[in-house]
Amino acid sequence: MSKITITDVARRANVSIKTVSRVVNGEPNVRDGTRERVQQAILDLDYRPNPSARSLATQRSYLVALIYDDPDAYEAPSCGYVVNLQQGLLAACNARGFDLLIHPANYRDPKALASIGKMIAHARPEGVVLAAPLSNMPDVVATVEDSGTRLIRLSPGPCATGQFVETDDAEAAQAMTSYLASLGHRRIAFVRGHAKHAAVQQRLSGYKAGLRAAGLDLDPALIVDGDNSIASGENAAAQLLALEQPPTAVFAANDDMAAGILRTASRFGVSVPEQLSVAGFDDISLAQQIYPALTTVRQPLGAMAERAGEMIIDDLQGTRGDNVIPAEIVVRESTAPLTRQH
Amino acid sequence: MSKITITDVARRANVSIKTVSRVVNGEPNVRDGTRERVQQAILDLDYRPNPSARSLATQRSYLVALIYDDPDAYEAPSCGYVVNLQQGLLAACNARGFDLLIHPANYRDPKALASIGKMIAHARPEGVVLAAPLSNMPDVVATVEDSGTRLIRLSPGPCATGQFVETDDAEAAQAMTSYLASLGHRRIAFVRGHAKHAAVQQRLSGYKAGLRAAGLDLDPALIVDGDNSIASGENAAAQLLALEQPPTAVFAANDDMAAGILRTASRFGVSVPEQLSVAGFDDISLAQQIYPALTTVRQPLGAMAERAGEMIIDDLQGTRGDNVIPAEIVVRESTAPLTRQH
DNA sequence: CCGCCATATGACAGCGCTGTCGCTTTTGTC
DNA sequence: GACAAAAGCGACAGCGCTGTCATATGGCGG
Repeated sequence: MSKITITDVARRANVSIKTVSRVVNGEPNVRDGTRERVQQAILDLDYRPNPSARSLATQRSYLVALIYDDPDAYEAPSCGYVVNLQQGLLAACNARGFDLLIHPANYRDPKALASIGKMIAHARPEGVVLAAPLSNMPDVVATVEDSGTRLIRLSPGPCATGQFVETDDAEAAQAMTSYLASLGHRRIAFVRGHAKHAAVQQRLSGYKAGLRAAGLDLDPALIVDGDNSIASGENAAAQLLALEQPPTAVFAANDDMAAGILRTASRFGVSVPEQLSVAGFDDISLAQQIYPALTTVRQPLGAMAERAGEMIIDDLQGTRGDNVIPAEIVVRESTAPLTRQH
Repeated sequence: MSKITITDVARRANVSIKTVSRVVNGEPNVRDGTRERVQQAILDLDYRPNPSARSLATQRSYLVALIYDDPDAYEAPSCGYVVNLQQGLLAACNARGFDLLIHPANYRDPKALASIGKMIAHARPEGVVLAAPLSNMPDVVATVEDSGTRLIRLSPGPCATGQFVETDDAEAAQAMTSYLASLGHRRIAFVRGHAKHAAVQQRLSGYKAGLRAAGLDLDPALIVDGDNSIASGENAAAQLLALEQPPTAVFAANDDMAAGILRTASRFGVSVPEQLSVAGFDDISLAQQIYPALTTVRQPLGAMAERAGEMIIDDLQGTRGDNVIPAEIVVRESTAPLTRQH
């Protein structure tokens, strides 16, 4: 533990502690010579300001909290989601001398709200970044807002108020659907995600828009339900492949379900992408690890989180436009041009 | 931001601030009546001690830092590793009023050491938990130790000094071997990992011990080399399956090699687990995503991290035995009882 | 050469908490 | 009932920093 205080630096540079404080904080009204002398003393002594003392004096915490759905509650693959968010936010924080507090919350746990409130009251972050799907749960949002802490929501879904950062899911889903159509596919199925997840609706409507844009008819039999899990993807695929007229391409509302589709296809002896193209959404790390590697939509989670961090720390208001980070289609091995008609 | 201070509580309870401090910190020498009065006031006012002020006064930070290899630098599967560690450590921290600082460091980046030093000097955590593989890199260890911060290493490898938490690879490998034997397998092959990887030797000797315990002879032809990569697993399997007397079970020293074995088996038309049982080690996320899902050994990362947190916060020294967390065998689809003799 | 203002610097009082120490009760002992 | 020991409680001085305000210094116009 560094025991060097501002007083030591002041003594060595032969100035008052206030002048050292000015130099450290880049305040004006310090003569160049003095400033250099102080900086040299800081270097010589390897002085680091005590963050607690600074926080106490300024009434600030220099902390940002990231609240996300506990990955334990999920099937494992979602850990990539968490890590991406953390990295983006960490980048914004570290560049500005802030620290990051991570707070996983299991929204199925009734104590989650209390634990969020407790964390905020205890650590007093200057802002909270709330990741989806927590970001569209009114009680969670209310808990943070009631604490008086600044809140930035990530992908809060439609009709969001307050500050948020999002990506346009509908647009991305439409782009993916168009991409599949451009490969020649006419029977493109869609596997919906968990109804609770707000983006699900967007993705579905993007799918529909994509179909429309490609001049394709919507076949209700080609839209099946899933719950975002791998298992539900497996089931959905089984259902689709059993159709008299099975699809030649399946677009799943998330990568986990797409992975499940791949599994079922393999079990059914349907080769991907030759006989069936499969596309996912999210670009979780699993997407490039499975075989064939998944064509998917990459949500710019890191960039979104970083942007949220900047908003909090730099006190940006941001217009709506600034806060929509575009998603990107990542073409890998699981999609291919349609070769023959089933 | 809660603006209620200890003074407000003291005034309301009609005691001095020192007495409130005593109650808050559970110190003795407070009469029951007084204590209750203060507690009531705390409840009424929803008072939360200011952590900065407390830190400043006590010269403590109530922070623990977790340093791990940046998942960006890795092949992606390690994000599960990160999340497990975080969760375990978070559990230990939250239970004790500590906060967790996360610090990914890319050990291939020359600035990584500096960034670790800077983080410690800036945030002054009371202890650092260093995850593998950073935990067995001398310069990283030295950087943390030089800072004077308490260090707990996770799986530091053999001949480690200082405080650490580990799991017994040999024991786990023995358990897995015994498990395979218990399924009726007599010819159990072992694919060694990269010689650089310290745990490899442990796993091999555990395999041998498992054989011995099951009363099986060690056939040198059944021990083949690998280098931890999927490709090396493929080669090893090709070699083993070409034997006049091929094994009925293969135990690979890591999951990637086991995945390679699965691939070769599939190419050779050998069905798993019917004709060949395959077991891995590590339980990387890939293990449950491939088909058939891999029977493997799970390192108790969360429990290890939690234990490390306890050691730091509770200032436990811990005897060696306490700090060895047993690994767990995860039985999935890639292993099955021996059905017939080859 | 004086006054005036902008610039540069320092003294000092907190920020909200804990540690030390001293004072006042209570409790225990014979 | 006297007296020591222990328990209960409060006053006050920091912890290391920043904000405020006072003071010192230098430059410039008249």
